[in-house]
Amino acid sequence: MLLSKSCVYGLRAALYLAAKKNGEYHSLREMSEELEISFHFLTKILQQLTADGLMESYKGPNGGVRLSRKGGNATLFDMVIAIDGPGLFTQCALGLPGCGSQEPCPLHESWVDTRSSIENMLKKTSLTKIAEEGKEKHFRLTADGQFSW
Amino acid sequence: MLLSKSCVYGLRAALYLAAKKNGEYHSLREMSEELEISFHFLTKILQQLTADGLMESYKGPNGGVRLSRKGGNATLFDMVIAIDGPGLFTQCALGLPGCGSQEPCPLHESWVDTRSSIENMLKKTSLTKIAEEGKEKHFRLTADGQFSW
DNA sequence: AAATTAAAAGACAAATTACTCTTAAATATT
DNA sequence: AATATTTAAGAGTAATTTGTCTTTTAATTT
Repeated sequence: MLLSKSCVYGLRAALYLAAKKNGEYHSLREMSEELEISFHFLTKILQQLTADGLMESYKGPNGGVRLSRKGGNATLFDMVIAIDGPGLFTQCALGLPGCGSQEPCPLHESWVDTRSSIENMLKKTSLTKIAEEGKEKHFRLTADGQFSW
Repeated sequence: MLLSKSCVYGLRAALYLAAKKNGEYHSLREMSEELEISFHFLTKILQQLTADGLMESYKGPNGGVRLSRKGGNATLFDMVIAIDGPGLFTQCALGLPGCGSQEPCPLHESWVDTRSSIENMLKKTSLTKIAEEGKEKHFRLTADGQFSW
């Protein structure tokens, strides 16, 4: 897989929040049920994103999690970095530490391009803009396709 | 990571064999030492490739493993499929089962392109041709860069 | 103040991936 | 035939990732 499960869960949760009206907190219970992700596991993952300032949380009744302003303007790339770390965008495709333009592995040259392609895919649109597009195109966010933007 | 460790080990071993003269068996002991991969682990991985007909093995003194004709003409893509399976090239970037051009996830459209970019990177050159290029360019195949083509 | 709601934190369990070790089978050499 | 070499096969261990459960902390409501 390109991204870890944790990472994918984090992205879907971020998109979920982007789809909702700004500034409102949504409970992890609600999100975990709608997105069909284990409640406790999702909690853990979103804690990483709040720690990174991409989300904000509030305890108590009507509390929950929302995108911070930073998080709304951020891209999926930022979320991936926060969860999976930068490895995918920095490391050699064959995992060779010394690989680089001087002493490249056989994949190096194409991998540099492919890697940017992945990076661009994740960087080109902010969460808020994806959400706008989602409202038009009704992007899938769940296995059953029942999520409504 | 894009590819599993097993897969990367398999690719490096395949490139190792491609670099050596055709038709000669190379022992797993030799390969595991030169490539700095655990002997038993490498054994397991190459068994998958021999089972797939991409490599051939021979037991006994001066036995070992070599690329089959099919394996030499094959690409890294074929090796990846044999070890990691086709998931990377077929599945949704968010792991959503129903995702497709009808009901796409937010990443679907760009992912289709990016995915082909990965596929092309692995498909564009046969093992034998990479080996030819390797002899010119002395590609890195080990962490220490000591492999000689 | 007491009870309720909801996230935070931490310990624990299961599943997967990565790696090791031992024994068996095949081939070659002596 | 006996011994040595080398892959095959299988069981077992370690590490990482994924997922669960319990307790604590913060906030709200009554």
